[in-house]
Amino acid sequence: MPYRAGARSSKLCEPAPGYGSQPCPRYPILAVLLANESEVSVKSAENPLPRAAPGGIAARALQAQRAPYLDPLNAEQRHAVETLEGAVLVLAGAGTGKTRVLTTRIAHILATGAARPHEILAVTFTNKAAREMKERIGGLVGHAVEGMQWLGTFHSIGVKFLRRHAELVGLKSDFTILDTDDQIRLLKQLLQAENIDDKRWPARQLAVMIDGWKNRGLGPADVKGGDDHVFANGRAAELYAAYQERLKTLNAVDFGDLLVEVIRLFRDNPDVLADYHRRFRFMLVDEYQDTNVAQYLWLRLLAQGAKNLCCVGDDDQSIYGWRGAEVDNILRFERDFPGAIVIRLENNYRSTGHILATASHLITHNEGRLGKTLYTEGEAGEPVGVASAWDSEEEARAIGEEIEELQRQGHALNEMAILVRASFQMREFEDRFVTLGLDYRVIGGPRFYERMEIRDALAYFRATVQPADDLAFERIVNTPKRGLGEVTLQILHRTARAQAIPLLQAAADLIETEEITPKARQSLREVVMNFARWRDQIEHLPHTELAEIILEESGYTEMWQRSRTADAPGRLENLKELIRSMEDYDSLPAFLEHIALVMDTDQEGAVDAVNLMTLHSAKGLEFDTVFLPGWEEGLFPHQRALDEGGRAGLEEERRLAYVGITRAKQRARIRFASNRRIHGLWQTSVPSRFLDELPEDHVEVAEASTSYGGYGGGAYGASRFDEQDTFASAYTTPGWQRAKAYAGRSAGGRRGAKLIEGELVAKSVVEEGSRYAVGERVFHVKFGYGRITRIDGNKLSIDFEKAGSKKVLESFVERH
DNA sequence: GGCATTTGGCTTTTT
DNA sequence: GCCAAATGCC
Repeated sequence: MPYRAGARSSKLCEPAPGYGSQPCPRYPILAVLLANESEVSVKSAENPLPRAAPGGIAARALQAQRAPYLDPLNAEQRHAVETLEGAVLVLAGAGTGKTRVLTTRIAHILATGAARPHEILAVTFTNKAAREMKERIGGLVGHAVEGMQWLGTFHSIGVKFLRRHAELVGLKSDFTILDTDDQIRLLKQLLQAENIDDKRWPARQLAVMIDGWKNRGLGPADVKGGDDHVFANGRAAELYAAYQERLKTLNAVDFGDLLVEVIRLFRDNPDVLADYHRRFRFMLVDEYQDTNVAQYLWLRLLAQGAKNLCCVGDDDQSIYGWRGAEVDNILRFERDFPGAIVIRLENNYRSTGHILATASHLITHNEGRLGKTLYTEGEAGEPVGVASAWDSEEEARAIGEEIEELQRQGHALNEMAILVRASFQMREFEDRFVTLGLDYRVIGGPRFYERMEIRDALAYFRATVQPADDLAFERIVNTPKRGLGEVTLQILHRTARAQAIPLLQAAADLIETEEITPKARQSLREVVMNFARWRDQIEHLPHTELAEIILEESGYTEMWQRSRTADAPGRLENLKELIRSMEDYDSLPAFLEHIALVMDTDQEGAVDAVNLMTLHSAKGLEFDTVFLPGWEEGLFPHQRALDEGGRAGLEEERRLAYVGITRAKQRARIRFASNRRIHGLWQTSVPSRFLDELPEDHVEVAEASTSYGGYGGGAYGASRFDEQDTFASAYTTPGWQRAKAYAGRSAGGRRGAKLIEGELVAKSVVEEGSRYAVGERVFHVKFGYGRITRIDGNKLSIDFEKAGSKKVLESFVERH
């Protein structure tokens, strides 16, 4: 293993100044230590560096004691790594070397011989995190990481448990894993069967409820009489039970089951649990603040064994409450695991002083946190910039210019990121970057495996491999169109249900009868025969080849080839890419298993490009320069978070702001616009309350942003600069004043506002009818005078005398 | 059954 | 204002 070019010191790995994700050079000594005697020779051939000769137990102990991998750690990190016994909670603030601690701890466990690779359970939330952890451990311990078969996400490890003991929870070990899409289609069928209007009670909503229950570890029986009354007149629990039953018949599980069924497995089978207690000597959990109740229960059951549990997390970075994460889990850790040791990592290696101070000060406005005081030994750097723009378009334009300026100064685009609250904000930036010819990449957008054509193709593969996979079969039975419509499908379903057989089997039976029209029968016969033929070939053909044959013979490829829609070529390209990606797997079933759990594709680019993503997907990443646009009330904090989450919702939004700022290493620039078009309506926006929570000493408010000489500015060019100055200078007075003014106006106007514990939480109220009439002349504070041309509830279409026609909310205009 | 039109909804996202 | 899904018509 050669040293990396550009390693900056003679030490193997510098004390982490800020490069949390930088791969650390391997420790050859450790690699040898961990190799079995028989493998040492292989290892040494690969390894040109001088190292100590492999030896017996004494030599091993000696080398472990030297433990060079501990050198880069600071005192707290080292404490966290070396405290192997008992429960340990590592409260790792942003940029304090959380991942380093986790990976080094695992290396330490292995190096000291406290456990072998397969005796360590290491859990992450995302596949990406698992992959990265594996890579970094590999950097420390070499190929020994391959033995860590229990390193993965909660879900992938859950699948492993369930496949091993499927029969104990009423499944067969080849069960299929349904994704959200399958889940909703299944629920829809259920609602139809129960004669419940799925217009009024959407399947999607029920899916969310069921997920919510599973996240809290609740089965159908636990829900009864509880909070299910809101759906379908209290039939939610009953539907939940029916759904679970359907899943069992289909030999399928959804994502929630991967947690809940594991809990049930362990609870009902103490002997199985005891077996795992013996196995797992050490357990480690990443991002503990993101665990939900089910995951907590899952962990607690397992942790009753060796009791060596190490959880790493940061309560200030809990931003997934809306999908069931319980910050409480981390807040309660010491109570849940008596004798637990809490170690705080507060030395930040990522951000400059101003950035860190800004983020820290902001987050102190939250109550109910464990509290950490982050500090840095680095420079103060640039203050955090705050500036405004007239509207979102100009915001994008200004940021575009700043990016180009930084680029001229020699900064890499890869080191810049724009973090938005909601994905619709991305569009304006994309438009702008396309115009400028600036390379950008969107992180976390629509995922490859969620595309229609990919899901269709996968359905074909699933139905081939797993003839009982009704959901897959149903998806593609009439795709491409082959004249098998509603009627035929109904008959199919009836037959299948009556005899309790899979749809494909029912289809095979039906084509022998007179029940369906000859035309449909012919089509169906072809489908049935196709699947039978493909299944026969599984054993005889390489799976990639078979996949191609399936897509070809089913007419699926042809369907897109004939299509003259603009996206057809792209879809065909995606299908090719799908086949290509299958080459990495041994068989069709192995590939499908992977797909079910790993819905992400890595597109980390080699090209230099600006990164565009939501604040949520930015967690765990870092950039030299971070732009944070859209800091406006209603958008950030988001109105819905306030309406639905109240104070807790506001605090989560604030944590999101904290996450955003702490992504920046050198420069953080916060922006807000005075006007924004939301749902196609122009709305005047009030600067975010978070701006007022920033520490003055560390923030620099731009007086007025660059002027863009009236170009492309729309119909009201002259006034826009006046307006902008108003807003830019307005910020220098406390924005709280304006927020209050806004509250007053809202309350006095047509919207209700309420105060929650002294914090303004504006609540939008749906109004019926309008105080205005078509043809009335009104005044708008930004657009001037105009005449109403149309009224849609509280939305007015107005033909402005100067600004042209716009749609605005009626609360923003006055009668004139 | 297939296409054209209308309707509704609209924060964040993993597995 | 924009997109997907659902309805409605041929």
